[in-house]
Amino acid sequence: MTDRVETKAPVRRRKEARPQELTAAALSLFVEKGFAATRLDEVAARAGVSKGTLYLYFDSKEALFLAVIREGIVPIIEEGRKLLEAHADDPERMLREYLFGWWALFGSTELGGVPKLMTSEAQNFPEVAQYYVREVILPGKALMREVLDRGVAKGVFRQTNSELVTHILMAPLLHLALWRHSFAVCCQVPDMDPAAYLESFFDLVLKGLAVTPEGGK
Amino acid sequence: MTDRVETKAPVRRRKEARPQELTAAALSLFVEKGFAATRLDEVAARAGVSKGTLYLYFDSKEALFLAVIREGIVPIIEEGRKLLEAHADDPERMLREYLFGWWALFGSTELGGVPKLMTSEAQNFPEVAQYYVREVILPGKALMREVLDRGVAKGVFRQTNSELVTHILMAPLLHLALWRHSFAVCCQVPDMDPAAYLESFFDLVLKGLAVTPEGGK
DNA sequence: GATAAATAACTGACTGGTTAGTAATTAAAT
DNA sequence: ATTTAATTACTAACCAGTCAGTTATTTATC
Repeated sequence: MTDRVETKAPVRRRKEARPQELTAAALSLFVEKGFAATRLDEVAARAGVSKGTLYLYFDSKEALFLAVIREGIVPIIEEGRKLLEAHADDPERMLREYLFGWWALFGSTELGGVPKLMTSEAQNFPEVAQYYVREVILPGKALMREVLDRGVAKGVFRQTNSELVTHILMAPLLHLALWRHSFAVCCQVPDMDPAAYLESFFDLVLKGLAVTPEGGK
Repeated sequence: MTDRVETKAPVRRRKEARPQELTAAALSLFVEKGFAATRLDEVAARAGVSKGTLYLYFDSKEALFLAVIREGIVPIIEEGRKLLEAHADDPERMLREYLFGWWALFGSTELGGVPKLMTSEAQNFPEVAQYYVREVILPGKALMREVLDRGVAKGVFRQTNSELVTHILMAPLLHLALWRHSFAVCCQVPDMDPAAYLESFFDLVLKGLAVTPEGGK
């Protein structure tokens, strides 16, 4: 490096950063318009490159889809696990952290559009769907089940079919995210405050899971 | 030729039946493959006609989409309302009928794929989405709110934010339908029994909504 | 009641626009 | 000078929507 004039010229060649820039652009557009309706030209343009460049890093549109999931979501799961471990001794608190943490780390971000995306395209891209189930849905449910089981063990929650209840408890979270990325965008719906929604949900579930008062009917 | 074979010949012209046959074919395919991935040639073929015929009855692919919603779902809402009126004096029973009726009349049928469809395409077809919100989602929620309010009035359910709680209670129903039409199809997931799922959900909600025992904390 | 004319339902080849993916080419870095 | 990054121009396939023409059914005429 003899001379230093590079500050002005736009940096052109960024092999390391490109994949991340492209998956970020793809995530935005996939979430916004759906997978099928998103043109690879657009993805490239939003990342500031041409379509040809995109093909230097990803073999196909489907490969890009898979990368979006892998880069975007898989790391979040691990973060969530750590968050919960901090309250492993208090199941009620753990449940609360799950709900609000899910929203803070995932639902409220751009990633919150991924459930919509995956649900729509699962049939058309079975391999991506299987990856998503294995790496996201099952670990996420396992984490929820951990919360429930711990509550039962501590005598705070009553015994339930935890397989079914984990499914049921994930639903309002996913629904909140789906709603935001579908009808809330195009139809003027009475604005729903996520915090109030989660608070109501937490309240409902806590009472629904509470052990029946001492020997009561 | 002299011989008469007219009884054998398939009836060709069925002006009255066509739209219904076409929307039925479209529903199946839209649910199965998604709106964007469904070709109108396929829809026509499944209805036993050519693509040209489809355009005699529907102006565009979007118009067909709208017709699928209108013909398929809107009538169900009215059916649901009647079902609930039969138990207007018993809120717990009403809630139970809502959950299981929703599944029987809607979720378990082919129409159960429509929420997935609408969620995916709401952004791309705002007019269809607005119609769906107005004619399906809002009436459906109003019906649920009726159940809750009646329960509160009768002193069976505790007071809650019924706007938020209706949303929350719809979520596990929709989730069940979405699941069936996405991941359950392409990934070998441990089979989830809808009846058991609904039973668990009903149990959870009933306890979650119960008025706190006489003055208890 | 047979035949012809008119109409309604339907067909399938075609068009025009779109887009995933490729190949030829240029620019930059070492 | 060679390798790597990126662009541009291209291709091949796809599909919504059209339309000139065909077949079936109804109506009119004798």
